[in-house]
Amino acid sequence: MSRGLDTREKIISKSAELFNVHGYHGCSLSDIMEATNLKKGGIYNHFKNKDEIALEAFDYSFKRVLRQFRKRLDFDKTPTEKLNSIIEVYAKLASVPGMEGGCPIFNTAVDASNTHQLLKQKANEAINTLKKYIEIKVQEGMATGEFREDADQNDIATLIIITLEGAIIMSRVNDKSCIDVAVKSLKAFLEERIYKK
Amino acid sequence: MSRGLDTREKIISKSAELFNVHGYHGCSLSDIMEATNLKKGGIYNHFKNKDEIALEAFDYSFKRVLRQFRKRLDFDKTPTEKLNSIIEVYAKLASVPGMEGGCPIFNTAVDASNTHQLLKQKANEAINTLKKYIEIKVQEGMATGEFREDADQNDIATLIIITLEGAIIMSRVNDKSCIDVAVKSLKAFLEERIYKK
DNA sequence: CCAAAATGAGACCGATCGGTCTCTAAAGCT
DNA sequence: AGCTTTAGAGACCGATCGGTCTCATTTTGG
Repeated sequence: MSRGLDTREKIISKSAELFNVHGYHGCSLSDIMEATNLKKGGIYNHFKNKDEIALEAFDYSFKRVLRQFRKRLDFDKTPTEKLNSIIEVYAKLASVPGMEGGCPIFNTAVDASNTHQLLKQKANEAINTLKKYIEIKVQEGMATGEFREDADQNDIATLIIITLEGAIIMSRVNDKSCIDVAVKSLKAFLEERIYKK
Repeated sequence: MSRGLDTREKIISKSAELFNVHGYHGCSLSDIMEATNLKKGGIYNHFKNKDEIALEAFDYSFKRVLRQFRKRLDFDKTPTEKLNSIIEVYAKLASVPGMEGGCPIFNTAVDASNTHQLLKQKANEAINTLKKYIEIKVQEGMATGEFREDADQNDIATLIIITLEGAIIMSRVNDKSCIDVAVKSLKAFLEERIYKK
């Protein structure tokens, strides 16, 4: 039993990495076979097809993203600290081992939005979950009185996501410093418009 | 001669559209054949391989993007108007006919950054060109005295690009309103930090 | 008007795709 | 120990991939 579980997890984690770098269509079963040191039989013993691997690989990747945030935010006490941590974790996402391809959510959004309905749906749900996660931190900040009363949760969460995701993607082909621009800009935005002086 | 040119252009424009929606690996020669109503012979008479089509399709797409900006900015007189137009054209990019897949530059950055070296390079150059284009508008604004002396061209151009590109990608799978959030935020940013009061 | 060149159809190619199946070997259970 | 179940190897499959080639047709330049 234990060997089987290990194998299954290895297939998922290695595939997640491959899909995040090369995309669904850019990664073949032979690639997965090579990365896992398995043959067809070893893989199809655990999954019924490539789709199923991709779907589970996405779930795995998304959980890893969330874990990055939770891990860091555990040490924060105030909503102000938490929002700052969210920005900093986000900025370092692409240097987390196995996530070199960038953020799996947006990569999947680009990769699958017109070819793979289920993956598109999962990407959408992931964005909503992440957005909600950030919105709650904003709510907490308003509840404690740290944030302005006119702070818009939706706008703030959306802005953090799109700015950093845009920067992460740009950094895949261009200068990495665009991530610093994103961080600097978001911090200034929070400082001037959200936090009470 | 004219028939050949027409055919060649048709192949490029249809392929550009397909690549922008499905990505390089997600779009096969059969797809291109179907979209152009041509058979293999008709296509390979003009291009030596799929790569060459993808490369030219990217150039075509990028030129279209630039044209969208130039077309609109021709009517603007002041740098302030021009920066606002850049944001508005950007926000509507994905509703330009044939660009429904989003911005071809960032789509290519995600799609090709680890599989197709030449495309990655082209995407990088395109980003630099676009960035330069925006930076020059900022310079002009500083020259006319409309913009603050401490405005940072690089930061402004980068921020406009990453914010709107992030929003365009998010809108592929999520609510379209994130583009409005991007526009609102960027305009507020320019208003408060770049334009002189 | 005719020869030459350009164009495109479509048969054909080997490689690779995702997926199935059989069979061996290992692990687990009693 | 012996039987059953599970894991995994790897041959095999049809479909499709990108790419080549031949040949008929059309266009064009002299």
